[in-house]
Amino acid sequence: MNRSFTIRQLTKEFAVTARTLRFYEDEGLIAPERRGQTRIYSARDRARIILILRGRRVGFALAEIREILDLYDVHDGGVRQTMHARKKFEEQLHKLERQKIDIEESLVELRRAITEIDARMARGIYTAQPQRQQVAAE
Amino acid sequence: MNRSFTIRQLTKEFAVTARTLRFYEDEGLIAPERRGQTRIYSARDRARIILILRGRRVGFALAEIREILDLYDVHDGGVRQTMHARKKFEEQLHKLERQKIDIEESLVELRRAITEIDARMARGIYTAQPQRQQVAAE
DNA sequence: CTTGACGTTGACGTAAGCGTAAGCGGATAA
DNA sequence: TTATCCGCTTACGCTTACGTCAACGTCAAG
Repeated sequence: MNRSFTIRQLTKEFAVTARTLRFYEDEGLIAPERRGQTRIYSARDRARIILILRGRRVGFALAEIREILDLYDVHDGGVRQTMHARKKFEEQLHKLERQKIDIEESLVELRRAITEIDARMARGIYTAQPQRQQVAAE
Repeated sequence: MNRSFTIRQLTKEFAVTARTLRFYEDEGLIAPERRGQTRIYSARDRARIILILRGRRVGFALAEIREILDLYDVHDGGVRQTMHARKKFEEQLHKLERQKIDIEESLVELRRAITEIDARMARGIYTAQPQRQQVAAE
């Protein structure tokens, strides 16, 4: 199939601006071909964009994302390169595992907060007694 | 017990600089008391710092973190305030759930990449045949 | 043929999150 | 007493990740 895409199509699909995609190109995260001046994005470019956006959502800096993307490419390099890639992958892995724990803890707290609010609203507490409370953990 | 802390103690405990803690104060995320000029951090301040740092790690902007922290405090306000808080909490909840999914997907890919590298290294692929490969999804 | 949609390249602007002096006060150790 | 911490404020600097013009080309539709 090997579809290709215009910048406009991708901005709509992923809800980003053209500026953003051009910026990613300037930063070396993608490298679409050109038909004249115009950028032509391949399926591979598109796949990279997906990874970039996901990386962003989980809090990685673009520089880190670029590094990872590059590693996927260097995948066929020498032993040193390959081992370096492996190391980097593991670093990302640990960072994400840490984040996952942070997120799960946050989720627990948020759910607790919401449940508490619901309980208060169910009774009529809010109408009268103002109550002090704590920020979790003491 | 109601322990209190100096800025130095907290910078060591959480591996942040004093500049950072003062900055959070400027931004209204914490409000330690003063003994003269000197900042005295309470257990509550400390708890807030924990939340701030966790928020940062999962990618929230300081402004968002401040909002959430404020919500914990407004917890005893009127119905409107309370419902607003509930809404915000749910928003954070969804954002985090989304992030959790992103992270889990990333973890799968990273593990796959590492496994693949190990497999290649186990055979001797790297010594000879350079191989092209793809960035996932096609 | 002009209008409008879509594309391009600069280039400057900005918000966030601190780093990094500079300069000063107070307490403590040598 | 002098030196050395610890702490404070003021303030300019820097990076990241784009936003926002400006100014221009191009091609199809009316």
